[in-house]
Amino acid sequence: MARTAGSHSDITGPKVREAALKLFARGGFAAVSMRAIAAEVGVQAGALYNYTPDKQSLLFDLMKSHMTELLAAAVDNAGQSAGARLDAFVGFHISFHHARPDAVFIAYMELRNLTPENFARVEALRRQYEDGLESILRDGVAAGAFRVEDTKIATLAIIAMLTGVNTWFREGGRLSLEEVTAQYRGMVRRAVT
Amino acid sequence: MARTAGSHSDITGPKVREAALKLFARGGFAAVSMRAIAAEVGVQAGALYNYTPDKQSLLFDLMKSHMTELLAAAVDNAGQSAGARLDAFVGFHISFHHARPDAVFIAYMELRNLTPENFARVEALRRQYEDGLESILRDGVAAGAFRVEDTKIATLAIIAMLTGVNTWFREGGRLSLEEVTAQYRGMVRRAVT
DNA sequence: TATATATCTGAACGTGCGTTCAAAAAGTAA
DNA sequence: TTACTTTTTGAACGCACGTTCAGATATATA
Repeated sequence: MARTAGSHSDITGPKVREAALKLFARGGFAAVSMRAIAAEVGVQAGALYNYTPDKQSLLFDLMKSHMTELLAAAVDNAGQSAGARLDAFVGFHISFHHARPDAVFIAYMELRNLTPENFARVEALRRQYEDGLESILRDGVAAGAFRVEDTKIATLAIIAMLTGVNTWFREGGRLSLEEVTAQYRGMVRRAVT
Repeated sequence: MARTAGSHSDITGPKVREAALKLFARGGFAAVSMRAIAAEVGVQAGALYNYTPDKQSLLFDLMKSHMTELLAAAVDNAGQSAGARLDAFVGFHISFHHARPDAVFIAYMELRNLTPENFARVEALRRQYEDGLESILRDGVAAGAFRVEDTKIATLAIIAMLTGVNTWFREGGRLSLEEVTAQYRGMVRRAVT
């Protein structure tokens, strides 16, 4: 009974989300029609409404899933030194974001298309993620390992800097992602030391 | 004869650009209709076509103007020390961007709505701006004042970090823009030293 | 096999889009 | 005041939008 009669919603459902993710990232939420998403899935537009109540919710689901996965994947070992934790954060952030450019793009660009309520929910998740980095910085300051005037500002500065990698880094370019990550680790470490 | 007969296009023209700037920033290019822009100006939609050949060109003009103003305003005194030039760059970037949040927002968010040709033109201007910072970094490295592994990466990292201020800074908050700028100057300096 | 449920189609709904253009209005020059 | 130019209106164009839904189709259970 794990699967009800006549169902292949467990096939089409994910396809709808994948298609929406890809097309929203490429063209922007407002510029992508439900018909375009349906065509990408291989279905008529009406069928999409078996999987989302409306276009808005589709966007919100994508953003919420992205933030939830981000939070679930971000592990922080408070037992280690603040320096090691910061290095780990830099590596994690760059590689996690590099692996899902479409979701990252949408999460940053389509915030204004959320209802105020949904916007607040996504923002709360984002703040939670930022808090993870900030507590590393605070612990480092408390332990005398870091010198940071304002940990909140440093947090935002570091995250902006790291997320920026997604806008220009391309596989097969002059440097590998590992080399790029190493350089960012160096800059971040020095910035807070 | 500085003004041709019957003209008040020198009043309406700027109003069209201002309205488009405001509404594009608020709602996104695709979501803002020509009728909405016209309403903001106080005119019928058809009248807009005295001031732009089409909606696309309106967007491109806004972005090109923004980048042109940015380049014109960014002065770099090569006579000073690299450290002083870098400090000046940080202050300039933050204050210039703070003063025109709508234009900055559009310049970053609506790139994908440009035709390939117009995109290339805007990108060229952006690269020119980045080159300004990179030459400061290179000079600093050559003079032994900075230690940077890859000046291109450092350039992109610094710009991403500074531009990020626009996403969260609000007048009247915990810190003044001057205080924020001072902290960014510190982080940037340390990151490259 | 027959029955029941889940899924999808295809057409339709009202609405708003970017753009065009003839005619009207507003302004300037003589 | 008259002649002329610039600017704006207001209606119209064909098209695409998000969403709904009755009916058709596919799948699973018994």
